[in-house]
Amino acid sequence: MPLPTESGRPVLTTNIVVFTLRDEQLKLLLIRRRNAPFEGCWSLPGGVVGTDEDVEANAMRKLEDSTGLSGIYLEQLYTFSAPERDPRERVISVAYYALVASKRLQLRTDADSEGVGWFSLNELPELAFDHAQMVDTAHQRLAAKLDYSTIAFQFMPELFTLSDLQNVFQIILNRDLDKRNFRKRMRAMEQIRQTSQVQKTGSHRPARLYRVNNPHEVRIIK
Amino acid sequence: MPLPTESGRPVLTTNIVVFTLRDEQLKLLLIRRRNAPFEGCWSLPGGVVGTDEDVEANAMRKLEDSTGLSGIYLEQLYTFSAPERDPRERVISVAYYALVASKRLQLRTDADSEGVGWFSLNELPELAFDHAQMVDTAHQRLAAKLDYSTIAFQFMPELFTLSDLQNVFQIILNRDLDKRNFRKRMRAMEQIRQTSQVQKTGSHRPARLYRVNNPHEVRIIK
DNA sequence: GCAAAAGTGTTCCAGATACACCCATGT
DNA sequence: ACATGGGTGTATCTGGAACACTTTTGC
Repeated sequence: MPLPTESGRPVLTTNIVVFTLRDEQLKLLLIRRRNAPFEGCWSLPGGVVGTDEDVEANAMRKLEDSTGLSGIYLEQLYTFSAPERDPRERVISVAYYALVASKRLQLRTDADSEGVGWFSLNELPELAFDHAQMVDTAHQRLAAKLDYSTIAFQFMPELFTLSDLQNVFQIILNRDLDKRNFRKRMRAMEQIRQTSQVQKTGSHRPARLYRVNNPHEVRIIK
Repeated sequence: MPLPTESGRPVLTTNIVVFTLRDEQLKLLLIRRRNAPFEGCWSLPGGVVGTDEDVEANAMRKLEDSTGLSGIYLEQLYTFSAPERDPRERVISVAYYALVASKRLQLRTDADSEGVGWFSLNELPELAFDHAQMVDTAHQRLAAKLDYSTIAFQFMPELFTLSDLQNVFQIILNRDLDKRNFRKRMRAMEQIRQTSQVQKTGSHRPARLYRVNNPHEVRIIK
């Protein structure tokens, strides 16, 4: 396997589908393109991978750049390589997806700069390249992983109520869940624990606050 | 996103984990390397992706080259990009895995050429680069997919007995299954149908032969 | 006292598991 | 007749789904 001359190499990029939950909706981060092709069009964050750069490290760096946060859950999604996906020349993109706890972002996102925005999955603008396909694949993967992994907890802040948690599941799965069955299932999972604190909001009974046992771990379950 | 000069591009390759079942074992195809690095070492088939070549098409081509067959099930596995995975320079590999029906190969494999071989998963030689990791990832994916897809049927020839099919499951999952429960489950899946033919082998009752309903389709189930 | 969300158990059903004997054939 | 793998049904267990009322608070 002789390596090719440098002129025979395709361009390698990353793209990241950054999910968060805000305003009771699953949202993702888009960036408005400043250059051709697709100038002015919304697109996923990402960038070109340098010769000596690790692909995942590149994705993580771009993710940190666009959110201003570190320690975010990041997972490789799929590598997109359709020959005409970039009109200029052959560009291959390794797509990742990332999950950010809503509360962490709220610190920053008031300062949303021009050309960066959070969009609800239901109201996406036209996307550049094959990014719509990436979003689709990422959403499917996310929904599938709710069932057999502890990935949902990546969306949760330090302290949260069981109703908050149920909301997260309902939004991602896009259907209502039974409260009692949901709580039973969460208890059985043993991924969260009660705290002694409660949250008082509005004119009703205060809600017990919970905490994730291993906030940075995503385990395959069952 | 300006594209980089050509001198700033990493090399892109594919590798394929080709599984088949032979001699009651899950086996995979390895190729002995003729050049440095890892000269003489066994490795996964694959090759460099050209600038204008689709990555999946490249993998399919390499797969057809090494097996002499076409129409094989091929699925993207993962993209490996650790910075030191190739000692020469930065090489990124998009790994695929493929499943071949045992009977199809038996036509060809008597002519196994020097430097190409089928190895049982339990008795793998030392592998070049990070190929051992690729094999591991592929095996995990395969075992997981048995549960929630119809991927297992990719291993089956045109006609097969239920015992054959049960064997396939047992080998991949590496544990025994109950005969009656297995048959009940297969019937419920509705992926295979009885034929009117039977197979007479040895001094016992002949076995009914079955056929896969949609041989080229892999569906997600349940 | 009323509105609003929090919290709590039991019944039912379906799918998975455990398990043992008769059948058709070749020698 | 016996050895060999082919073929079949039932009882039980378990995890998921459906379902309604009481509790605590603010106003």
